[in-house]
Amino acid sequence: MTGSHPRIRDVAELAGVSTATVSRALSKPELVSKETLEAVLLAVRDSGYVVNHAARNLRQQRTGGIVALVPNLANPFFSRILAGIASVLGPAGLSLLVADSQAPGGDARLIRSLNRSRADGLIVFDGAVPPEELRAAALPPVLLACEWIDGAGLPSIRVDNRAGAALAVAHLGGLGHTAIGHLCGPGGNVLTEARAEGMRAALAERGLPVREEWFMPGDFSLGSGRAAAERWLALAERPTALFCSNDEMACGFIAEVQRRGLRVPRDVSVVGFDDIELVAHVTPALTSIAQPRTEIGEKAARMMLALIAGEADEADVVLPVELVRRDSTAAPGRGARPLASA
Amino acid sequence: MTGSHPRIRDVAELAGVSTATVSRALSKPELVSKETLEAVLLAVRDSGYVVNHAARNLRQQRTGGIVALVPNLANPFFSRILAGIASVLGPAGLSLLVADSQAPGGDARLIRSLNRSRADGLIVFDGAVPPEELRAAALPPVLLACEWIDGAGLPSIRVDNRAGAALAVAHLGGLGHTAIGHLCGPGGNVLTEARAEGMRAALAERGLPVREEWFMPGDFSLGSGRAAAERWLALAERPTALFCSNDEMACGFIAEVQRRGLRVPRDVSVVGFDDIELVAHVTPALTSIAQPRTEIGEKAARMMLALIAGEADEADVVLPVELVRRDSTAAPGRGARPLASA
DNA sequence: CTGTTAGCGCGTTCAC
DNA sequence: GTGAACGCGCTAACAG
Repeated sequence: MTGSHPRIRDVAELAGVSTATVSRALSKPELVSKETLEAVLLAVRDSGYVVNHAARNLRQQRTGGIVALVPNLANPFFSRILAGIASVLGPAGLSLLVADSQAPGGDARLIRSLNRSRADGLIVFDGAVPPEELRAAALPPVLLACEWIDGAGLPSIRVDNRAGAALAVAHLGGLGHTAIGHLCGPGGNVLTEARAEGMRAALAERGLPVREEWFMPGDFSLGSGRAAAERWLALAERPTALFCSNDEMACGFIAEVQRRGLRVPRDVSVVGFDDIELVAHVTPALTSIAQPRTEIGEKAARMMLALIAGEADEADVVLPVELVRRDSTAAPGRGARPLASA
Repeated sequence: MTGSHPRIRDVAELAGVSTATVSRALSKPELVSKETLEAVLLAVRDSGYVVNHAARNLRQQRTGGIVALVPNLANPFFSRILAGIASVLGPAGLSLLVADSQAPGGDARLIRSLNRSRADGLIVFDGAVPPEELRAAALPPVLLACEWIDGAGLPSIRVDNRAGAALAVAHLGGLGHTAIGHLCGPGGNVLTEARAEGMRAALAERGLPVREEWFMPGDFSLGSGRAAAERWLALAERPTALFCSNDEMACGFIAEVQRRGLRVPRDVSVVGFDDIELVAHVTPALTSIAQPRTEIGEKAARMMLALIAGEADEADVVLPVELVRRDSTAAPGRGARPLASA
């Protein structure tokens, strides 16, 4: 119980050196002699000194923090990516600040307050943030993650969404499906468009029909998946397979289909997107397009470190996706595949 | 392109006042005259001035940030709580920093660096953090969330875990189950213990058997749920109902049971804990003990604001839980209940 | 109501 | 290799 915290001056007095030497000993140990270094470290230990980040940041014109702007913190898709980011940032001496761009109270003004004194970098996951906001002079380096803006010249990291759609179509086509529908994400979203476009292209390439009534609207929510199931049930001609733009909609769709007494994959095969953890452990286990989420986070953090250091080498990183085959897909009209590995 | 960002002095010159007046106009507008306020705001707009938080924080001896220490950022249980916290903190002018206490690289030293110059407050979700670490003098106000430490004198917010277990037992008992097992959380965890103890007490109170082989080990992961299913299948006498200490284990358990050709709830009824979003949309929809996660987050944030302000009125807040009945529970040996609302 | 003054605690010049 | 002095940008205190 010393009362107030020791400052650098206290350490200096205790070690019998000047504050400048203490500062150097702590940040650039190679610049001080071995003896003084030891004396300083001892004094630090004895006094329980810890640096004051506010003062250091003010002096160094940095903040020590990277802000991740996510559209919805409650979405489990992001949590693993954030964990990946934090795992790289921590050792680099930076902390991760998370901001929910669509939280009640956190309005669109949020981004305007994110000047260089607030964050050393900004990783934007929200495709709804207007590009012009992202070019304000006062902003720190900006990295787009899991989204991109054509022609904006902003660095980005993402997966190959079109390839993911193509994988889904190839898988379903390979099982014998010719009537394949798509459950879309929210409108005006680049992810939604890339996946839908990739789907259209892949269908056309295989000579499969592209019917607009088989492209159903959704918004990435569980509820919109259930709604799509009703829509699908009401269709005069139903596709025998459905590629969903994310896993949550796929789960909602399957749940509602099953509640109505039909079965998956016997009555309809379903492919999701993202491969969030839980979908491997629902019934039927969901076939899904896997995004390497931890890797996305780690790579995004490394790109941000490079941006801050001024080494803007890789402007656009596109990571591969892969199809994880599970039990929600089968040949049309066929029941579950024989019991396989989990 | 002004080159460098305007400082408060630039605004002052532009408005023809002193820097102190600019500062007051921005933080305590009621203290300046209407005319000067307008002049300052105009100058702010014209110059594109934004405050430098590092300088403000240094002067005010605060950081503007609250750190949430979560054991695993990738766990979807926390994301909704974090969203609740952020929604209260934002309007209060504070930002939320998220730290993953078990991230690779983020070792236990993490908490030692969390002095007052790093964070204005600390919300700890990780029951594995040793209490003595939490009493270091340099630490900002600490709030325990979704955990507690008996006798440590630290404020906390949590749900009534024992009551949750009692609700589960009452529900299953009411359906006619007399052989009820429990899938435990990780050892040495207060949540695990409270739920298991609540379970034991509730069983005893109803005169139901408490058999140790029906209390199976787990660790809150999906995989441990699957493992428990194998253990359950191998039992000579199997409980006809299982209360799981969280939803993920319940999902893993159900998936594995179904993969082995048995059915839920016909062959075994399952109750989860947490009521994470997805469990309402799996098959069968999971009966679960719901925690008010958004409310936990919001209340935690408000408690933290009070702690920072020195108004330590409510030391321990216990929020109620409720049982959400869905399709994973039924009378022993009975199939699904008739189709009900989603 | 407004201006002047004096730091917040640190990192970095420049001398020595 | 080390110390003295300065200032990062802002706001709390005190005058006026």
